[in-house]
Amino acid sequence: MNKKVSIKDIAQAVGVSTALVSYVLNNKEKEARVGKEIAQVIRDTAADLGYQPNQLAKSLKTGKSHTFGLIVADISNPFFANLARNVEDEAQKFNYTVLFASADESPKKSQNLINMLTERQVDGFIIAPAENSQNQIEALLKNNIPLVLIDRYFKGLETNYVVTNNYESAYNAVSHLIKVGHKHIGMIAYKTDLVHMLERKRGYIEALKDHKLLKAKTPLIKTVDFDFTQDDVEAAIKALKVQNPKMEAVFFATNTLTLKGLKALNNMNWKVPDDIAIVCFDESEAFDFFYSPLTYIEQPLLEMGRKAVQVLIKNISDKKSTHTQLSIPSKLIVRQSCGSDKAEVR
Amino acid sequence: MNKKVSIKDIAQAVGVSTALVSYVLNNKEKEARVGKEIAQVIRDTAADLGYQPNQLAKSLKTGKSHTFGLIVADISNPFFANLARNVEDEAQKFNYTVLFASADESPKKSQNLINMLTERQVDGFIIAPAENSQNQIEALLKNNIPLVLIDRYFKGLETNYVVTNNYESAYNAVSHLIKVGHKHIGMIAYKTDLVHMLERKRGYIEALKDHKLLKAKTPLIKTVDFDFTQDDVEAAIKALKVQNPKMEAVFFATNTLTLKGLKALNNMNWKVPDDIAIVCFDESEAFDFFYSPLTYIEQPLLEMGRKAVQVLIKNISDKKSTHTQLSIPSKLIVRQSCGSDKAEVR
DNA sequence: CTGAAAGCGCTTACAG
DNA sequence: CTGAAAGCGCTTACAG
Repeated sequence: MNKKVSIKDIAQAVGVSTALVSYVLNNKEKEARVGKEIAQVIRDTAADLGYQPNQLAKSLKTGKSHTFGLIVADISNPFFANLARNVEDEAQKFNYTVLFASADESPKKSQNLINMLTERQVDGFIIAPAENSQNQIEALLKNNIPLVLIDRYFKGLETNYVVTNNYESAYNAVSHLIKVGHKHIGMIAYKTDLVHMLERKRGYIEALKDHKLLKAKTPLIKTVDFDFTQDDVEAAIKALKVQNPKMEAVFFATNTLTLKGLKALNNMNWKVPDDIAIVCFDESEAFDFFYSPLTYIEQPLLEMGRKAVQVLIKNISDKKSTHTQLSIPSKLIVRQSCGSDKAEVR
Repeated sequence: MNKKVSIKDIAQAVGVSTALVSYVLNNKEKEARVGKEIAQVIRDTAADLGYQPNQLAKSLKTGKSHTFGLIVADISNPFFANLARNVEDEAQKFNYTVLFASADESPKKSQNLINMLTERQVDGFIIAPAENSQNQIEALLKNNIPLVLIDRYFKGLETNYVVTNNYESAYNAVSHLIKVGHKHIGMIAYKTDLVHMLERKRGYIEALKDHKLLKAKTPLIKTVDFDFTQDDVEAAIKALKVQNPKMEAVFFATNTLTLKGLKALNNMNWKVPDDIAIVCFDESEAFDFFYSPLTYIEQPLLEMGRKAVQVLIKNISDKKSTHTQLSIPSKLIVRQSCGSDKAEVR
């Protein structure tokens, strides 16, 4: 056997029209009031022939592909890989297939992927938008294509989104450092205007302000380019130390920044938490193995993945639905890198 | 604008047949000898209207979806996530889109995913096959569907595959332990009949044999179930130690086993490499941060991903092509967990 | 150089 | 209860 079997083959084998076969195989026998026996014969024949419906033809006819696109920055980043897995599982519950793609924070790649997926007739998108891709999102919106942003969003753009409560998470993490006794706290972020990063910075600044610890005119923040190296992070740390020689703690804004940062600290031979206390946004398997297990912000990956799918599917089935904007709380996991075992999880 | 623009809309706007539009937009003007001016008008109009071809319709007509399925055990496992990324990038070079899916080592899930992807008319598959899924692979083969196995394969099954040279890699790693002076070496694997694991075990055994270190009738190997916990691994390590109280080194067969294993060792308070030397198959970001940086086998992820795509695409374009079976060398990255800094990378 | 027409594999009013 | 027919958006021989 080589040629694929179609509805027509079944119709011929049974001796009925393709319409009947279609009705039966889609369980619309009652609506179409198909005979009970003939329905069974059709079913049996389909099974015998090993019939597998052609979803492409189905989609072309119905205008629904039961498919959506998930565009992330990089599927090999554990944050996105885990998110993707949760999205995959949730989508499956609704009988949706997800097409993954990595845009590498590049608006050009992002646009290419959106085009590619649109041409494949995805019913909607879940996107962790790259910087400077706001116009792409707006274009999708204008074309009335269902979508939900994830991890990041654009201020003032009316869309669905599902994100971690970045501001509060950062605020809490920095407040924890303060509570534990640190007064001179720096922050390392990467260069971007994306809201999630701005919110993390804002959380950092406000926490300091509220504790009367923001004295200098310029906050103790350094940013590195998106494709930073360990050396870049090391340079940033050193620059902070120059800016404020009393710096005793650093808040890292992402898991990748932290990973490079820890290597840089090892390289510089600064001990955690004695020479420098650490707290970081997002997690990594590696944090468990650092000699001073890290205190970190655990993002709600499972809930984010699930909600994103649910919101998208709601939007697909009801294109006029109002926007859903979710900012989900994280959890601060307190361990040893801030220099205190006594503080408890809040 | 809401309704999608089709080739028909362009044809009407320009005042030609849809055939012409199709030829021009597919750059087949010379074959069809379309007029130069009219071709330009068609192109301009297409651009003006924001035309995006419907790939589904195209695929339905041509019988090629320019799509393939990638089925792995779990996309959130860094090994597969990295592999997936390399596959994605390589596929894109050939203008292919990849549909990812996770089968969780379950033959039932695997079959569901294969069906789903087949119905979506993928042109081929790249599969890290689950245990007991051999019949599924055979079915695909019988239906003449292009496919390449990755990471694992089935002995005696005539298919394309691209894997790490598991036997040699394991052999080298264990030989390294021996060279460094260890005589009583255990191995922790997970329970499966999949070839990659059998090969790793065989490499371990042969290395010991060749060095006259395999004395006991039963080799010093313990296996845990696929969904093992840290406690399972700890129990396995202890059992090995009971079996041979002189055990001084352990070879872990995967990255996940190693991660749980290291936590178990910490929990038991065994020091690496003094109480126990370690070498492991596959890598993890975490290994860099363990107090005794791990010696590990670095798998050729980039080459595996690339080759798999290339072999698949060759098979798609030439269904009669002979099978390509690649076993790619790994690299042993020597660091401190085996108890010697002197040994160099081989 | 260009158009009419068939067909990919489905679904779904419509008619009987 | 069942069939004939149109049509989703394309491609591609075929005829002129």
